[in-house]
Amino acid sequence: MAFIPEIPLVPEWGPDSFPGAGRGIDPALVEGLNPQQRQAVEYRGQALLIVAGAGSGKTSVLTRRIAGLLSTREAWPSQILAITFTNKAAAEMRERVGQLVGGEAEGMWISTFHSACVRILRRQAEVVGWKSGFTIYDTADTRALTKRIIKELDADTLGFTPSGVLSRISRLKNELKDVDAFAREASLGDPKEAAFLELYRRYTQALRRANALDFDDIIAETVYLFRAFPEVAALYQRRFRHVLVDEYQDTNHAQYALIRELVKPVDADVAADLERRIGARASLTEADGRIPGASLTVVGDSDQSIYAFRGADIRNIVEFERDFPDSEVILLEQNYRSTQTILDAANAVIANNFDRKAKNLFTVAGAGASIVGYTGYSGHDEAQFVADEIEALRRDGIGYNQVAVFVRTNAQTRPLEEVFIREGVPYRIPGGTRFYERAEIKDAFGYLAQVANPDDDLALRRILNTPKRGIGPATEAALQAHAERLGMPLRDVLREVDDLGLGPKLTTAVRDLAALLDEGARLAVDRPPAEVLTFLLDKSGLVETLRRSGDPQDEARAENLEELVSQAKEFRVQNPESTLVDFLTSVALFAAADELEDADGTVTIMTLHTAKGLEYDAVFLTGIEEELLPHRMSVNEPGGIAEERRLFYVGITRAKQRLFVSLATSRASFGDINVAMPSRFLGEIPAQLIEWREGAGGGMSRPRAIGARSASGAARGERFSYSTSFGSRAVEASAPRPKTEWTSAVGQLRDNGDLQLAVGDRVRHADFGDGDVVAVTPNGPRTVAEVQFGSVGRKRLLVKVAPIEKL
DNA sequence: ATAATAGTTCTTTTT
DNA sequence: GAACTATTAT
Repeated sequence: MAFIPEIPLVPEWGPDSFPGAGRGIDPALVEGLNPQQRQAVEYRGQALLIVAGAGSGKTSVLTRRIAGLLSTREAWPSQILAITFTNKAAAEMRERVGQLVGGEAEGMWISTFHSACVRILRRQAEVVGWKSGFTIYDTADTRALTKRIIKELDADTLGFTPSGVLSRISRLKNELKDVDAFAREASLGDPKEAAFLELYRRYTQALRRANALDFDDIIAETVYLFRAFPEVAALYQRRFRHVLVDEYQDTNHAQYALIRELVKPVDADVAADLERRIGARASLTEADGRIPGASLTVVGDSDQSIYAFRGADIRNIVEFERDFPDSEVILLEQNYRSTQTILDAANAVIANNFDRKAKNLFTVAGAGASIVGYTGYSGHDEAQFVADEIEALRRDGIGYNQVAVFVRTNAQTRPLEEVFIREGVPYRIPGGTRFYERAEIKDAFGYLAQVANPDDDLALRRILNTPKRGIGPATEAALQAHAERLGMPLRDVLREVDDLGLGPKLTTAVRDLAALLDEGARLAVDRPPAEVLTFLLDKSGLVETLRRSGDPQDEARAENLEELVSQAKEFRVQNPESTLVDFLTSVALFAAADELEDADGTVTIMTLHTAKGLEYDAVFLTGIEEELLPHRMSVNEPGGIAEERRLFYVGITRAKQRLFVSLATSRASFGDINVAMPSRFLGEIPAQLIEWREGAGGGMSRPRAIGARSASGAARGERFSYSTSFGSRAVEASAPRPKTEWTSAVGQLRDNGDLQLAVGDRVRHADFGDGDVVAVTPNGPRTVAEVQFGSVGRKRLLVKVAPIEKL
């Protein structure tokens, strides 16, 4: 079987002179480390598990471990494969290793699972029947594809939805079960199972035909490649002598299998053949002719496993010692990040997860400030609290870039953004409305993908009529039918449009498109990606159409496209020599966390998931409510609550100095407003660690039952009793003062701007009618007015948001 | 073929 | 409230 060797396995100064551990580790590399960290850097053996609690300096340990291997000449850079969770983490690690060993870091593979596998697959594509320029389909792409297949099979009548089918396919792929494996074990007597099998089969075929892989394929296909072609696997097994994996608790089965393949010894016959074929100048074989398995180092913390939903299997780390019998386990518990108060909270919360190995974070830093709690009336009110506290922190010398606001769901960012804009707090949301997910950007990528991969029918379908060329569904179907008749990709059909007997206008439109794509493909051979993009954008008329529409939104879209061009240029500057396919790959594998840049003076708002691995002086954990954290979707899943608790734990442990927890008593979702209850997790933080601030209505903001013995009690604190009246919802204040009313009817929260009220003013309320202002408590944007209404008595109203007008 | 409108359903987290 | 679908008018 033909295969293409990886870049030279033996560097010029390579392992021919392989001296093993010639000199000991430079003492400077372990300076300042505690005994466990030091041991983790120095240990040598087949397998090492570093159980690294939050903030225990694992990145430092990992980089020093690599630096140690290099500086002692135990390994050449090219023999090291380090897997990180994000591209950004990879870049950082490369940089830090480079600093430690001084520039010798070239040739190391430090990347994410996906990047490493794509690199291998592009090089070995032919072996497994792909073409090197394959497209990587993102979630939106696979969704569109699945939708079409469901429609074709009328499978929606059986209750199949795109997301349901996709998540099941994803789970199967993560378990390395391809269509045939599934067919073998499925109970096909069940018509639903049979239908799903057909969906899975068609989905797989469609990807094959389009020369495309989805995210899960990237890992799974690499495993299949290694298993089916031992001589190809041996290439990498021989090359990578030290494999290091970060965030091991979040690996799924496919990734686990991949690691197992990589650290396998190479059989004697394969080894001999390989070394002959690559012309190795030094043999790595042992006396028995085998090449021994690479050494494996994994770092992780089962308490921070938060990706079960995408197949992460906590057992990978829990059962590491069983999987690798000769392994060493080192526990890092000393925390160098947070105050004792924060750690006490974290320890107390995570202790509620049973069946975990006991681990207790400690620090020699002092207790630090109390955790601050706040209960707002609404997401807006909560956001206002956050904004106010951020300003206060700034006065205390904690800059914007050292502050992070965490949310459970992306929808929660909305009120935060609105308030931050109003209050002038600079913020950024990495991966928010993803730049690359905007329609016009996806259109542009449709052109690029088609040029890079002519088999990609999905991409072609996307751009067929964008901008409008008069190619509607009917024409598309005709082209499609023709393609199927001849068994050729859609792209080839475009060139034969003359045979289809379409109208002259249509024929010209299709022929022009075909010519445009062909010309783009010619350019892509030797021109930089940005140039190809510019050409396609200009000649397709994509930008032109947006510019001419007159709609300011379209103007913004045109600017986005220009932004894309500069990004393509920038990419080429960062990666000289890079091709169009490289650019497309980097975009496809670009993660939210990769766009974090903490130097530029903005507060960062992000989900708890993207927060993993990061740290900030001050952290706001928002929306700590039932239904949100734990999320309602997780409550009925096995292990769901435990995972949500870990998410909370991850959030808490990001904070170095100051931690804020906040919630609201009502939250907008679905387009209307629902009552929210404090999260059960709040009650798991020892009460004396939290100092609850006054809420907007002047009442105590502390959920009363928090700190009580039972978590469910916390969720039922009597302060949170509600009465719902027509069109508005009311909170019973605990004090015997009048009830506080807020919010308007269903729909958006109103904003009265700078409305000023004084005692004696008369106001009209949307629900309560006219009333007299009898008291005003100035409190900036949370000024409260007490109003005497004729019909309903005295009410306390938040001036800014109440549905009132001054008469 | 397209544009506009009204009605529907659905939302966790992400490589 | 957004995103998608179906329906209708141009």
